[in-house]
Amino acid sequence: MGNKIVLIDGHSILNRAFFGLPDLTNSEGLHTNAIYGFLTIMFKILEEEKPEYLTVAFDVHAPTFRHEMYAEYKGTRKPMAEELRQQVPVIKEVLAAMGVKTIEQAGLEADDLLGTLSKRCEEQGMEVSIISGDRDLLQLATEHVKIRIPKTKQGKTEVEDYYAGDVKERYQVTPKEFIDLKALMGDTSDNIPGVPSIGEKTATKIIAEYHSIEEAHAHADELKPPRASKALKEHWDLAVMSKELAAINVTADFPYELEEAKLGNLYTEEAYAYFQRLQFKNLLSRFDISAPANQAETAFKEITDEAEAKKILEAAKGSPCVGACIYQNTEDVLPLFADQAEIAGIGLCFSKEDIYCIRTGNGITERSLFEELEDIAKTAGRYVMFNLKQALSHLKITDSGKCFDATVAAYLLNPLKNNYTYEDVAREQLNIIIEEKAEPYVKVCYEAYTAYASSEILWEKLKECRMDKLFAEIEMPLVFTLYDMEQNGVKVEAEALKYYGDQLGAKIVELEKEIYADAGETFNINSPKQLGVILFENMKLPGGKKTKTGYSTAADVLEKLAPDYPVVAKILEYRQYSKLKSTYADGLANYICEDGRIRSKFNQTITATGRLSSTEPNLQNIPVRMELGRLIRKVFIPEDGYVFVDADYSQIELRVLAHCSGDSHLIEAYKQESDIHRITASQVFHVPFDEVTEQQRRNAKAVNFGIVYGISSFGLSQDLSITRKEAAQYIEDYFKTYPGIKIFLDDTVKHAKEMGYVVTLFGRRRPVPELKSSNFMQRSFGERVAMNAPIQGTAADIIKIAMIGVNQKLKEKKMRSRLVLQVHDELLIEAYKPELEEVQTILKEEMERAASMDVPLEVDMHTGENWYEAK
DNA sequence: TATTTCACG
DNA sequence: ACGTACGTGAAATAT
Repeated sequence: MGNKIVLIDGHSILNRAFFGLPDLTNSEGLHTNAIYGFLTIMFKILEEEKPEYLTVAFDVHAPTFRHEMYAEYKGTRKPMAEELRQQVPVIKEVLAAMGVKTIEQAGLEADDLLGTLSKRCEEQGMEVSIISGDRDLLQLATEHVKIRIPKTKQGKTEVEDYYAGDVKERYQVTPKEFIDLKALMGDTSDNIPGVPSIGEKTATKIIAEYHSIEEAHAHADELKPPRASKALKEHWDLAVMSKELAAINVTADFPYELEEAKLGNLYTEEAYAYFQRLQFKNLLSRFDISAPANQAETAFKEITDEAEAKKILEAAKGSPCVGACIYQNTEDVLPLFADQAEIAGIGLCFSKEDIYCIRTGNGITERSLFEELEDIAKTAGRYVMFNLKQALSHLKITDSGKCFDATVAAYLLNPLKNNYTYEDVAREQLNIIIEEKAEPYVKVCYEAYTAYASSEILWEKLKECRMDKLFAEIEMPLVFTLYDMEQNGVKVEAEALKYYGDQLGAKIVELEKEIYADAGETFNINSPKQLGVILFENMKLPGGKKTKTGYSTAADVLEKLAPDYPVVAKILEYRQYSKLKSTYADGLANYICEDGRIRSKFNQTITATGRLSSTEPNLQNIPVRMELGRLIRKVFIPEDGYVFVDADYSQIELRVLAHCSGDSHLIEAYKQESDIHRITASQVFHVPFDEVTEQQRRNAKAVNFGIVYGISSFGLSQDLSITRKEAAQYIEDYFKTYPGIKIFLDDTVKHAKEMGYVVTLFGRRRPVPELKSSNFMQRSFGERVAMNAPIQGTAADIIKIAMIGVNQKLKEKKMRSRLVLQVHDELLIEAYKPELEEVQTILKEEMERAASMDVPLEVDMHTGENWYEAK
């Protein structure tokens, strides 16, 4: 007696959460905002109410939704957004995992389930709380049944509570009368017609006085606005039907065992796994349980004895598959110096029973462990690690043949994720959840075990996706190439860099003064917010708002103002200097090593398309387009006795496109002429090649870029400052000239929509989940991605092949020249002067033969005493 | 931590 | 009626 039950209107709360929260997705690309919001609301309610029972009701079929936002759409029901639809089965699974009772019944709506349950429970003397976003349910309120309507406002959820008395107070009618109210006024979102010409105001007045439509009908002649009187008499049948529709069935017949709804421990191991997968990090803290122990864990052993270690390392040799990792003690080490953390041991796994963490100390030296690992890598059938490239600084392994980098494999299988840690792979491939707080040796064992146990699964999946060749012949050898390139680094003249920075600094101070004088006050020019206020409010310059936080002060906006306002021109100049100083002059200086070289990281598992990325520092975005910035390239120099050789592919992406599309017209054109933009202009605008104007060439160039980016008339019009109509005409003319391109792009998007991914010439895949989005913008983005990714990705594949080839040749011939940088379509080699000619031959050959296509690959090459000269 | 801006291909 | 070109990373400011 006096027990309490909470009943939740499942779809209604999910829907509220979905529209109330920004779009969230987990690393698998699953949308999670509705699930997250639902759980947050549920937890909040449960904490407030502390009920003994809980049940969530769902409609069986939820193909449509009646949310206010959609309902405004002429009362028609729109299909549920894909992003929400996919979350429905997941929340049911999560609730099941938490032991929460859910009900759904064919032929009954959730309303009816909730109504009937609330009545049954109340009759048993229980207190009932119904949680819903839907005001229809107010008719169910009594003295013991409370309707709770959560509102998500700016991330916080507030709940409106209604007992019977509160409904009366708020709507001037009792809950029971609420049905009659609706019968009169109707509800477009629920397809309840109501009585025409009676709205909320009139309906409320009538029901407040007569308490039911029947009573009102009996006194129809007396009704106040004559209009209502007439309407009710004329449309009495509609009113009666509406009342039937509006009334929630509270005597439905369906099985329900109250005991099944009893609340137990929500925070189960199973739920924990779901929360981890959904990446609800702050909800995970609610679990005080530890992750479930895995079978594998029973075999984990920490080895500190030298003799025992020897035996194990010996036993590992010749195993068909070995998983390994290096155990670095990162405790007490600042994150910045994480690479220098002391080596505390290794992890090793070569069967389901042989999973070890071998510690250094007690006669076990770092060196001996690494030498043993090198032997193991040589003799094993397959040698698996995560982040192999990092390990190579400790292990002298040169043959990629047997190596398997599980990080790279996981990346190929889904290049859209942010992380490819062993924890991720364990969870996704092995269904193992690794406890965050596990002891270090346990984690080390897990990493080795995951490497061991996942490699076969990853390999099978790679084969299934036809990426096995890409993995074995491009990505794995590339690991070693990138390692070499990182080790090589590039020499930078520190003093010259310092001087450059000082020069910039002087200019910045000067400009700063002038800008303050023009503005009449001092402020932070680097703050877009402050700058926006100064320019557009204080100084009242034209050119209104843009971003969500205020005025846009981006270069394209300011450039339009610069001719008329000298301050703006100065600000643009200031920006340029300030960028060069902070990011390049000062930024790069921090990365110069003792030997005068900068060793950037080349990341292999970052981009969605297959390109590399460069960090700490980024050497792939060193200025080149503007002379002022380009000068910085003069500080990048070869060592004494060496010169730079810089080689870049000419228009590789357009050539890839010509080849992939098979458009004979374009292929022929590119075979004959290497000024691609000019020949495009000539053919599209029907002008002889030699008579193409600069303007025509510029336009053709923009169209070519547009084609590679996934053309849209809007984008092109922006780029060329022309109308959309004109841009559309250009595109049409282009496609008319090269019909094969149009067919190819259309086919690519079609394939992407059917399969969910696109593929490069070498089999690399990129999933395009945006194509399934219900949002037009997202979908359009997906279409552009589908067109761009195969082109950009194929170009990335090609230069990777070239890099491997070049590096191998240089090493094979025991040359001193070395590969130092890759910038997407460009390779920089520090060539030993006596080897210069050979290097040039190798570079050109390897780059040109990296792929054989219907359009030849052309390479431009320059040498110089610094990067500025060589480019 | 998110936003804005800007450097590169 | 929507509001964008594709792919990155770093620095600075605002929150």
